[in-house]
Amino acid sequence: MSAEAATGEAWEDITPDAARRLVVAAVQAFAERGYHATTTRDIAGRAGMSPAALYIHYKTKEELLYQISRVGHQRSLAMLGEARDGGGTAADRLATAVRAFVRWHAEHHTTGRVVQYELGALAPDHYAEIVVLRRQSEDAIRTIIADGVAAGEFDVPEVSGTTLAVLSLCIDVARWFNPAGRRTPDEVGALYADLVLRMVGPGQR
Amino acid sequence: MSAEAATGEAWEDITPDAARRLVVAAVQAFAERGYHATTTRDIAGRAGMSPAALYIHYKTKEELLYQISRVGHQRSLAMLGEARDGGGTAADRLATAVRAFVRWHAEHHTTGRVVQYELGALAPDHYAEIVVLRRQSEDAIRTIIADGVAAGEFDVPEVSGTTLAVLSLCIDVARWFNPAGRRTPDEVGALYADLVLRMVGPGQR
DNA sequence: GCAGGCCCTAAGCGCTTGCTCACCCGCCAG
DNA sequence: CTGGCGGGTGAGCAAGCGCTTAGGGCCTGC
Repeated sequence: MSAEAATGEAWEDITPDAARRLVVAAVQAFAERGYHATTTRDIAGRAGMSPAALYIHYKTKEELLYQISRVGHQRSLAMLGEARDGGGTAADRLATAVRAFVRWHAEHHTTGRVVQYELGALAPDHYAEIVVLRRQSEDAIRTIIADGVAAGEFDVPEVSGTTLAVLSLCIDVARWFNPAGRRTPDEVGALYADLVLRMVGPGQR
Repeated sequence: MSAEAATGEAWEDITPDAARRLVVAAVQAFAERGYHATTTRDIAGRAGMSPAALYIHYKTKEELLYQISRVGHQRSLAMLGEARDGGGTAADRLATAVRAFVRWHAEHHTTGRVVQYELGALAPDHYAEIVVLRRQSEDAIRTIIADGVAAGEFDVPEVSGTTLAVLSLCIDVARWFNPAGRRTPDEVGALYADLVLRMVGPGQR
């Protein structure tokens, strides 16, 4: 119930109701079994309708994945861009970015799993579109780190490699996070923000 | 050619020749498209034989995945266990563990991708067996970190959470590493070992 | 009261999938 | 020379796949 509500939360602006139920069902199914192991019958069943009804709202199964992937990536990018353009020191902005990104991957770990690990199933043109968004997300983090280095706040061996590592840490949360586990999304976000600040240099704390 | 050789390197003790070629083909196919999107016809074709020949050497497609997953996890565990039981300070041992683990995930990123991201396709009993190996790998890292904390070498906010983060960093290399990219496996290993040492506390460098 | 559009279903089409089966070839011992 | 045997093939089966099609209720406007 709570997990379902949390999954649904991000999709509330999709109409009509049936189309939204299908997206929520697809997110859950894709996250559980993977895109290729999920059948359209399964998605339709979870959404409480017949297999054929899916095709009234979406042309193909891949279009559902594309919808999920696009919205998820846009939300990620918005979060990271906001942190980049926010106020405070580079350390503040990096911590904000990591905290938000990690918390999102924990709270919406089903969506996160689809967004991060089912890219390869997208059609080539959809994939190309998504890659652009991903590159922009990477640039947001890289900019914050480069700012910190320029301001003398950070001391990193290599900006690009460190950017990759920070993104790795955040993204991988979607793989392992378990809502039944000991840690809340907030706690993981706080812990990971702390660890990242330690990575980028001396005297952050 | 070099990538194929690198992929094959880890499987040289499998006999007969046809069985080994099938494993190598399966690793490449599973890494490229994922387990469920890979057909037995594709695997057999890459190994240079007819679809039916696959079933002379392996009972099912899942058995191939299990073979790959088991060997990969055993190799990972051996690496981490060796680092844990090696000499030197906790910092030395942690750096050795991360360097080796990351380098392996970069060099054998195809195998790594299958090992880390196709777990869910295993049959329940095989999955349970693999989970045990994964828990042991996690324990190896946790032990090194706990040793460092006990010795006063490390200063971490939370041993378990930090262990998770270190593993995340290493595992995620298999997802993004590209042999055509700028970084060699050795370079990534060195960079990541440095970043991890920064994470676990003060004055490592 | 009923025409028209919207949302949905039952049935099923064409195709691909994992896997099997009957048969075959080259090698080596007697 | 021959008989058996381990490793291979071509053809194909049953099941499940993504997706389509013909048709049916229900709400709304006139």
